[in-house]
Amino acid sequence: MSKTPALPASLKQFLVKGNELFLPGISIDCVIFGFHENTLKLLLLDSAKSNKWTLPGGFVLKSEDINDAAYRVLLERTGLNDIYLKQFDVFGQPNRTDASVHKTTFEQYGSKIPKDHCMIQRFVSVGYFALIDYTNFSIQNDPINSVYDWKGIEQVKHLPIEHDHGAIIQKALESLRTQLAYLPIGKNLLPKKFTMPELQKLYETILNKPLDRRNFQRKMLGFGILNKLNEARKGGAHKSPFLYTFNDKKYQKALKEGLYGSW
Amino acid sequence: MSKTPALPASLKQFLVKGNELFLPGISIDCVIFGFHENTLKLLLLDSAKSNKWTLPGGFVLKSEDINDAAYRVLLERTGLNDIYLKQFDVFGQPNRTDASVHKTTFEQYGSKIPKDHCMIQRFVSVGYFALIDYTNFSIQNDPINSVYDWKGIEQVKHLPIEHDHGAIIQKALESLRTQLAYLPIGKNLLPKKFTMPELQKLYETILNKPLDRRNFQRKMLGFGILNKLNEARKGGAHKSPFLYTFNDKKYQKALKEGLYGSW
DNA sequence: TTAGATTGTGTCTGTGTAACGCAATGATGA
DNA sequence: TCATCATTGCGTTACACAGACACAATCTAA
Repeated sequence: MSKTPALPASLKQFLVKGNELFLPGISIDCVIFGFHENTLKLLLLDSAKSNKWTLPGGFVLKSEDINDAAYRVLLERTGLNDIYLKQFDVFGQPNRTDASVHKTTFEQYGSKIPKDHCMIQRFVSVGYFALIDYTNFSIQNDPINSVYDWKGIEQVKHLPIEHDHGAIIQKALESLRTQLAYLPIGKNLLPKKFTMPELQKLYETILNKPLDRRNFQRKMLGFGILNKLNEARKGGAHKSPFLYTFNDKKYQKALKEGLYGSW
Repeated sequence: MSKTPALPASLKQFLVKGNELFLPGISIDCVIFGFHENTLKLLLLDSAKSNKWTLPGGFVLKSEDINDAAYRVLLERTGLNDIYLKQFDVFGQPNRTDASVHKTTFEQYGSKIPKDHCMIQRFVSVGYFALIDYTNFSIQNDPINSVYDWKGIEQVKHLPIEHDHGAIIQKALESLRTQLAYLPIGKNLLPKKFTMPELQKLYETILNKPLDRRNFQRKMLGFGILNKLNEARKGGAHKSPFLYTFNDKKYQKALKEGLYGSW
């Protein structure tokens, strides 16, 4: 896993033309959420040398909308396309990043960063969170950090995290919780077909508290955003639960008003 | 009002040392809300030459936290201190600002901007909104734009607004509305002592819909965040309403959970 | 003194939430 | 094969709260 590849094209371009191509002082960090085995998970990259985990991030082209940049960064670093992305906060502490990390990254490839390069400067980072379907996910190796892994949100607290990315993750989680009623979490974090218990577990893990099975079902059905299928999830050790899909139109409409309720 | 003052110290410093002192490519814009005569108002500055209204804004010092910068900018440009400020969004479209405006500003003072000055570059702006007590407000003249005024939020739509500040204002309003349950709007937008009808009018204007007098009172009292005083607001043409203050401790605590309810 | 508008307080009703019961299902193991 | 057992599907009851409205009390102006 820890080979020493040639300097990737994107990195080389950044090294040589960084000052010319990118906006100075601004970066983007993506907190990527997935849901698997009743756990909310984060996609983290291992910045090999420092042995710390980082968020996939990048920079903004000089004439690029910052939201477009976020989608591009996500695509370039994970291969993920057509993903739900939402800006949630800005991180602007003066010493939030450790410039030496960038040096280490480039030294991996035997390259050095020019002293006047904008990369060495302070960065204000715009945080985005992404919601993706874990089951339908396959990452192509990140061009910068070859190792990636999913980590449970509880587990993350005990991992070494690069820069202030730990704080960014916590803030992302907080935003996810407080904006829950307005976010298409079900649609984006679950597979196309899912069961009511699965949907419930998703809400329970995000809210970090148990919910009553029967009330949850009544409430969800009450929103009128689900299509009940004539199939059941076979193979479990117990009664087979029905499968559902989202009624996209009604889901979108309901989210605008917010999925009202005292979660 | 439209005298031609000498180049203010802050502007001169920015002109000469801008590239050295400030982070390039990042600016701050403040949407300042006040409440007066049953209307939600915005504090706008008149950028004299272009005859358009702008938000008070500024830049971030190279070793300054971006939140600190927001407080500093607010203080420098309005004299306001110790104000509730909250970051609400980032505006990163490539052509969101019109660089010629800056030129005009400096030409007012007979100065020119060097061609390589960071001010001419594209800016990503971080939006903050401020909540202030209109009745306890007195502004010192802004060093850059001498004319300021409060404008009702309905009125703003029909005014000429500089850059994308119109969109920023709309987004600030939207954030104010959706986060209503978590924001100390009463505490910050009203005078220390206030009546129940005044508090209700505040909520009504922010939500842009009428609320039932009796239900509103019952609900508000139910939160247990108000102290009922043994005074009444005299002088009105009708029955004197009681005065209230906030119980700060309980208010803070209640806001963390959110003032639950179907506003 | 009265009229008129506004405020303080109380009541009723429908809806939604919380809490819990019970039968049906499906794999497992005796 | 059949009993066991966790899980799912569907239902019921009690209670809190929101919405709608009634009525008395208060204050100023005419």
